[in-house]
Amino acid sequence: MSSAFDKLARPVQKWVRSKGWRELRQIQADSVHVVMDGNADLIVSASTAGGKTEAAFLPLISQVLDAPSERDGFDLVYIGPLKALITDQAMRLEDICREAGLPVYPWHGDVSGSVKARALKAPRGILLITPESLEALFVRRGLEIPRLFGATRAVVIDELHSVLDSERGVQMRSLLTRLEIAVKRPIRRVGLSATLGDMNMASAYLRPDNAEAVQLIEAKGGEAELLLQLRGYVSGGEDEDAPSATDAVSEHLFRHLRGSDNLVFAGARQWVEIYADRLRNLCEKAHLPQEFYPHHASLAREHRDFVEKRLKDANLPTTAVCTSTLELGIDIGDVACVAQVGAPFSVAALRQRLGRSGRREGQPAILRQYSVEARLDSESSFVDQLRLGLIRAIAMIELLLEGWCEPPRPEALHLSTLVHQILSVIAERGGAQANRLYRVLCQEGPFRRVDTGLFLDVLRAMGRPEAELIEQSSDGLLLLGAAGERIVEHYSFYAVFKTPEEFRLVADGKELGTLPIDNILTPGMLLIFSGRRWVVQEIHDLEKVILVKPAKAGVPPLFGGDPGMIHDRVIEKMFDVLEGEVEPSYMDKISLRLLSEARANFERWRFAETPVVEMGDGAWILATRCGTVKTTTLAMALGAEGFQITQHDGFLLVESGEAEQTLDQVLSEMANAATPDLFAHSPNLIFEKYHSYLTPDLLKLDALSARVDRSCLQSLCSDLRAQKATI
DNA sequence: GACCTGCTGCGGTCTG
Repeated sequence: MSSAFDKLARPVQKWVRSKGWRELRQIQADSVHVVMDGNADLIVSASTAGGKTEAAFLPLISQVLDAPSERDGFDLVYIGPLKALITDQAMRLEDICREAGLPVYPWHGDVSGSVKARALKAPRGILLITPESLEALFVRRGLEIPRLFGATRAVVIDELHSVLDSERGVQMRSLLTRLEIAVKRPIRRVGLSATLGDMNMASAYLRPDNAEAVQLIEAKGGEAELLLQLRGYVSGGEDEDAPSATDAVSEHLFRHLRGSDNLVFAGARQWVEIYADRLRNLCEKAHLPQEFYPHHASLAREHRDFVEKRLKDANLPTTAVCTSTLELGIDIGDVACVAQVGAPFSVAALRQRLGRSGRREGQPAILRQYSVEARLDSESSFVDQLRLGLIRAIAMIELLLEGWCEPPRPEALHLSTLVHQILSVIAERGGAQANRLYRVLCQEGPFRRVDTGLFLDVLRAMGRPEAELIEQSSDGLLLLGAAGERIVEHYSFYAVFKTPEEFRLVADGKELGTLPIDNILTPGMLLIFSGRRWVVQEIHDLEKVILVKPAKAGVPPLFGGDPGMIHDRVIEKMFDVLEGEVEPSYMDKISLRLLSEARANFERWRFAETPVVEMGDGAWILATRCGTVKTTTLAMALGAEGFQITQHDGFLLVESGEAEQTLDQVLSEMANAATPDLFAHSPNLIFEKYHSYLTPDLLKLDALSARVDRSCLQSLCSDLRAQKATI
């Protein structure tokens, strides 16, 4: 045992011995030294099941035992993004703390009131809580916060990578600042994370005012060997008897995954249902027991628990066909292979998914990428001709192999979450002065890109008679207005992310899951859901319940979705692939044929020489060579001039529509700095939960900070003004 | 052109 072991408190050493560990892992030993020898903030980065939880808690618990606090309050706080993760981690920590006599309190929406009451009565030990439940403590028990957290030595933030740049991440960072302000001292922050793309950026998120001092502990080496295959399929064949591409992919999955544990990421809930249905049929036809199950957020918790339990059970071979539900979270054990059907939306997600495979010593990680492309005919669009789906899949894999992944984008204003936090701070203290709010949220908290002028505009928008979120008393104190009061009092306030309205789907008294209300359903309609086929019997609009019974056939429902955001670097890599000659060794014969078709068409359209290709009939294709933000910006600018735009990965299809000028004239003007009003066609700018309380001007600013990039327009347009080609 | 995450306090009823 190293000297790290000697530094641990006796009961903790005893626990380590009882586990039969021969020695601490490197990240654990490193973490013991950093925690026990100073007060530094810390990020521990390793794969799932890499021992991160113990790395953080063995030394932190030791400190608590060696020098118990004289103050009231939880000694250590763990913030986790999932209820299931908190339940899991609470069990592990209880095991460590039993010997030490330290209480462990899980705290989230499903934890019983009696456990919470006990924790509130005598707060000590370890509190494991979601960001939303912590928010609720601030709103409901604002004045008790100093008592509850007076003794807190450290906050451990799990799955740090998953909240770096989201509204939820901003909320959590705001709560961390408010916690330190309430107890009037800094609290050590410990981030636990899967491998991060940019550790320095992560440090800045963890402790913005002293990022250089954040200690980084990364698990080194031990990367499993990667086995990789990309298979191409062609759909829409002229021979109707031939199996469809979906059937062919399903059969290949069936043959290669049966008998082991696997994850199939199908990209969208609708596709999850389709593939789960096909795979289920293949099992039935072969008279084999069922081992393929769907898993996504609209399925009943009960069904999802069942699939997760089966994955953990080493004796039952199980393949989950899933969305990103199984990308992070509780430990489901090692899987033999990860399959990805269709291109993913980010390299970060692909890397996270792959981390679920090849975790056992000597076992390779296996990635099977499936790409389905359309059969080409004279009517085929340029998107099909350039095989953009396949090309993106290749680009993602190439970037994965290079070790790159998307960094967070720190420039966003997050005004929706700012509205939320203003309401929350006012509720916490029963009222607040504007300058105090600004200091807490924008100077010390995470909304640092918001200056005083903008902050006052947000306050004014919240105080408008049509908003009534806040009002000002005669002495200048800001209080909750009538609507603000109503919103803050409802339990739906605590989460900062939006959720759509849904129907509940019920069969024979049992809940199957939920469906977005924009599905138009009538009795008699056939559905595929939860991997099985149903017929709709009754629809109860008021109760939002749909009753179904089993059927022989069905179609998957629509689940809707948001536009994806693809990084510039991914699109650049796609153009590298289109312009290159390399035939990656991981590609099969059909995918290579599709790649060479794409390259031939790219060449034939002369995209290598010119970014603007005239199609005739007042239509052009523009190769923007940029990711979603810049491409969207150009699309908005051209839309404002009357053109009709269709957007694709790194390309725009432009049609004259009602435009009064030619495309060349417009691009030329924009290249000379004549920036049009991007919002001329009043596009929808309400994306986030509290956006609807802001004025149009504030919404534009928020969009410009995250979804639109006006500064790129001029140079983008001058690049595009190269000579046009005609085919 | 997509995915995911979360929730209080109170009053009522039931069980041992």
